[in-house]
Amino acid sequence: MARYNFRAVEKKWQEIWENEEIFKTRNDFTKPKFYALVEFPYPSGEGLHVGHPRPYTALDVVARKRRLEGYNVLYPMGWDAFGLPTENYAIQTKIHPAVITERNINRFREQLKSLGFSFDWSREVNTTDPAYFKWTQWIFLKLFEKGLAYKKEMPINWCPRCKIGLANEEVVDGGCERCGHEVETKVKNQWMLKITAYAERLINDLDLVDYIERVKIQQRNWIGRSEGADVTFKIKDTEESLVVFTTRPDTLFGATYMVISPEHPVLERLKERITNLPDITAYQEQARRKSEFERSQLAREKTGVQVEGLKAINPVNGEEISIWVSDYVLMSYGTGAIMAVPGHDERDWEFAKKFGLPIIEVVAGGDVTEQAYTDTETGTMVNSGFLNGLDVQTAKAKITEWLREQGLGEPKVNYKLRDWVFSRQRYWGEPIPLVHCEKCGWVPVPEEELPVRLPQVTNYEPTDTGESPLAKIRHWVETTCPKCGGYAERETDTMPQWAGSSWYFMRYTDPHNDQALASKEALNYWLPVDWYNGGMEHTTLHLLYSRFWHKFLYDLGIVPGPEPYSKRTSHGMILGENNEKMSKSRGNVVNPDDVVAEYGADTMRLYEMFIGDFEKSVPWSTDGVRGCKRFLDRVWKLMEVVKPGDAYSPELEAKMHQTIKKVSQDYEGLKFNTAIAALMTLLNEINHVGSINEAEIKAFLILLNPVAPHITEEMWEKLGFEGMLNEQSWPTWDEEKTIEQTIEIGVQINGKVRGTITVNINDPQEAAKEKVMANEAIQKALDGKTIVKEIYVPGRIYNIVVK
RNA sequence: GCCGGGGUGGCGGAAUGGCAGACGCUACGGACUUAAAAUCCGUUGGGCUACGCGCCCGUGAGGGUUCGAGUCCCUCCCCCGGCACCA
Repeated sequence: MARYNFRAVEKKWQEIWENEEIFKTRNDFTKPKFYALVEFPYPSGEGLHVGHPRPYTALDVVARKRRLEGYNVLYPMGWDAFGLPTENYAIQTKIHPAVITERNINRFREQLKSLGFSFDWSREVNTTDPAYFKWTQWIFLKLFEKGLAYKKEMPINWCPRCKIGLANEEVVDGGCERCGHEVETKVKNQWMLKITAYAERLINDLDLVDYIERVKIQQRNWIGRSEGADVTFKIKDTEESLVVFTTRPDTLFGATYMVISPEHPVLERLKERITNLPDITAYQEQARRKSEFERSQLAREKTGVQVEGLKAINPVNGEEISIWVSDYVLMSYGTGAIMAVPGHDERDWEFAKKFGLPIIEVVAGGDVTEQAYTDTETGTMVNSGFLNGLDVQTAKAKITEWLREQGLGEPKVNYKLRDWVFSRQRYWGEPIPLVHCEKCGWVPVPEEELPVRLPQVTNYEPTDTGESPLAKIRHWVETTCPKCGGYAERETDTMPQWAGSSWYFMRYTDPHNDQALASKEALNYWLPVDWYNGGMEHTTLHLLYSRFWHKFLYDLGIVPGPEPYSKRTSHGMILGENNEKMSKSRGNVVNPDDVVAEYGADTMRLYEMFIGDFEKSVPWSTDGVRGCKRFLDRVWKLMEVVKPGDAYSPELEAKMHQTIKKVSQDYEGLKFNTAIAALMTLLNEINHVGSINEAEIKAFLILLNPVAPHITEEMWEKLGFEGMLNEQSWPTWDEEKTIEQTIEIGVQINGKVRGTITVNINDPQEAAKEKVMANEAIQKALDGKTIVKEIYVPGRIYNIVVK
């Protein structure tokens, strides 16, 4: 038997799969469908990383299994190709980003193909392709039409040295990722998407989907729903009032002052009445200069200034209370103003202590002179007029009702989720398809003129003002208004990388359609995605954004259901051999090309699936790779001991059924490591028996095929079996036959194993007991003891309690 | 601080409340070889031992429930991830 030549075999089958279009997905809408999706990569200049194939292999296993089970499977791949590294490289080298992108994509595609994934390459999508981003722009225009895209002054991260606006992910520890200079905030007029309008549905509809729990929890926390009430406080001697959001309206009698954010507009409106305006202005200035980083570092120590000349009225008791400005109150959450209840809120307590403000106890149970009492379960209301004696929950309901009757407040739900900052002042992104006309305002580019392409330029350097590099390309900027025909200017901001990835899974269903983002029939058939696997790092941004876009398109009647992904799972990272994150600077990067060249794609795939718990991080081990290679070599050698036979042999029958069950279930449950371990155990068993018959090896090869597709196809052919392996059916198991008739169980005395007996699975207790008592070791252990109790769990244990 | 997920051999990791350490790696011993690599066979949690009998200890720590706990309950420690003045 010739040694297994993985190089020749892998190349051979990859060519067959490609030439015969084995994994090409047909829009045959009569078959049951299965849509498997993995996050498409950003094609960086670094090439594929050994972490990429982990999720790709996992869903390739599932996709291949589903095909063998008779499903019409869609398992596509594409490129999330807009992005900063490419743009930065273009600035350095003066090479057009599109050229760099194409080069990188070619390299990625080649690397992925060498791993033998069953992607349908005819459906490849590329977010930077105008034929693709035409539809990204189209979706944006729909959002704009429905009032979900709006322009607003927003602070951005600004690096004064690079003169560039930075995305949040480019800010590392408060500094610029590229030069390390401290990042400032700069207010810019930005396009925003009103994702908050979908907050409630984004939370509630998590109940409709099968996501791993940690993903659901993280999304819920990120959206941050909280119930409470808006309460209106009049400002004395003015027509103005302050509305606050509170989750503790029950503590209203304990509100002894108010705090507003430094950016609160009332300060501007009432500046005539403020007697210490210079102090306020100075504080505002100081708060504005603080970077996000500083603000979080200084989070402990409270600062603030009293607004003199203004007093608020507590609506429940008419008390006059002071108003303060402090940056611990954020303009971006709630109303930018709070009622301070120092007795029952830690932040307010700290602030009150520092500035000597009154603290009133309104919920009994703690000692508010020592610390804020925040328990809402056990306290009783005191010093609270008509609320006295009630528990917190009842008081909340009662005061909320009272406020509503008095017209002083109403129940309110608030979210931590903010609207999505959608503008980037960059070149390498989808142009926002709007023009600004003096007369008509913001006007959408007509649909038939889409896509708005990026102009050809030679210089991608950003401007001094933080505007997009596009702003300098006057011939591109200057245009005519589609509405009035007058002079207008194009929007020069581009979209963030999250735009193209928010709907790519829809495009895969019908990727070459030039009439719509995809045909109605294709969307109705393929959506929702049946199984989407991706990184935890995308839980709060990509996953939420794409759910938002999908819901929006659902409302427009474009996609068939409310949720894009039926099931979401997540993989762990692959670390370097030294247990640290793989990176060039740490010098611990493993290149998949080297692994494929030395051990082959099947070994690479097998190892990545066997390496450990799929959901956890795990260090790479070159020795582990070799172990997987050895396993495949031993599988290859099975061909030397194949005997005829069209049914499982008595020696292996139970083991076969057990393994089919185990592997079938474990592939579905992300337990690839234990599925492979079961196949290894079976192989050991076969070698112990010394032979394998045709029925057995057929099943074995099909079970292994999703993980190691090349070697198993080759063996199938060499053994002269009919057709190709990928045309076969997934083996089934018979529950009855998984049960071993005779089994060895442990015998315990007082919970300690003292011996073993071999019993028939159907043996009654008396028969088992006979065998127990015949056992020498047990006899010895029982010598001189009195049996108190006996527990027999058939197939498990025989336990004797003695005194 | 809050919310998740975890602590099991030298390593990656297995274990519906029922013989802890499956499977793989490493290491060691043996076979084959002039030799090495590869391959094959064996051993591999710690300790004791009248070393092929058999005993004790052992799943982060301490308690508890149970005939029986890695698994369930309580208290605590440590590690990883996310959020972080969210009213």
